[in-house]
Amino acid sequence: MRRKKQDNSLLTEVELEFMTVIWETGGGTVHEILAELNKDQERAYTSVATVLKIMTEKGFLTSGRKDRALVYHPAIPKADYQKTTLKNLSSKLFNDTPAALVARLVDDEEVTNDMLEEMRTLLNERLGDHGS
Amino acid sequence: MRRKKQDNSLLTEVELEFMTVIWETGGGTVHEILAELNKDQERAYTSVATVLKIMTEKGFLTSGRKDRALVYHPAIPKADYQKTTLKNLSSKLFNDTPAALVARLVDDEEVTNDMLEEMRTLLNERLGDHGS
DNA sequence: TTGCATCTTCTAAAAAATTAGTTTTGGAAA
DNA sequence: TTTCCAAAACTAATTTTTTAGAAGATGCAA
Repeated sequence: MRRKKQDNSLLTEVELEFMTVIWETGGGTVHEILAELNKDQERAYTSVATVLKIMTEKGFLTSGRKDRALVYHPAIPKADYQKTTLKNLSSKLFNDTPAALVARLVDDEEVTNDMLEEMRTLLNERLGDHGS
Repeated sequence: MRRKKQDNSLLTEVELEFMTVIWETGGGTVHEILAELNKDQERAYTSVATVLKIMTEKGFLTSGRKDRALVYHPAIPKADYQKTTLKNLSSKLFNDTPAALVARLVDDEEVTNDMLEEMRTLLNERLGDHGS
């Protein structure tokens, strides 16, 4: 039987939550990560340990030892993963046209003019400041 | 025991695939949608019917009848869902700052200057064309 | 050297998502 | 009518994700 290949280039919901604190803190032992995570939601030690191991197998984390304890660190920078995610979203929901994605931000009332100005500045920096 | 509330404001992987063809085609009967979907991947009639029913319960589709057959149509425009998704992504991975998301597009080598120009044009249209 | 504390590894249950078989229903054909 | 067919509704199996207990390992203190 043909096993449905799973993706593994993207994090699951829970994995993303883990990864977020690991990017923020730079990582640490299972206990340290657990402590950080449990500010949001109670979880058992072993649950955290299991997910961390899986994430390592998937290539999102590296692991070493500090005394007897495992220490985990991000294997990829957050920016890289942001890029991967945007590429995925772009292809799945925006017809592979990233501009369409910006279009949606532009007509979202909740996005302020200040934010939009900021975006324009970013584009100007990369493109050069001359008008269209 | 406390049941882990599931989201329901976001589509699952498979649901998104369904929704994409329904947005494209405007919808139709189970058979019509099945035919369209199976261009990509073989699926049983009942599988498709089940997912469509679930999506209706979640509020993504409306359903009516054509003769005995159920006819499904999008309950929300694609643009709305794009917006929801971006808001979600922004909060989960970009610290609630949509500009950070654009920053990531800007420094992606695969995104061409033409695309970036297009984005800038969109921003200019909304903001007015004066410099920073 | 033994018993305890601590941490990992093994294992699997529980929940969510995906897929599809079986039964029921309602209308049309014979 | 009765039979037959197509489609929905019901039900359930399978897979993936999430959670966590139990068992095993390792070092340290008495």
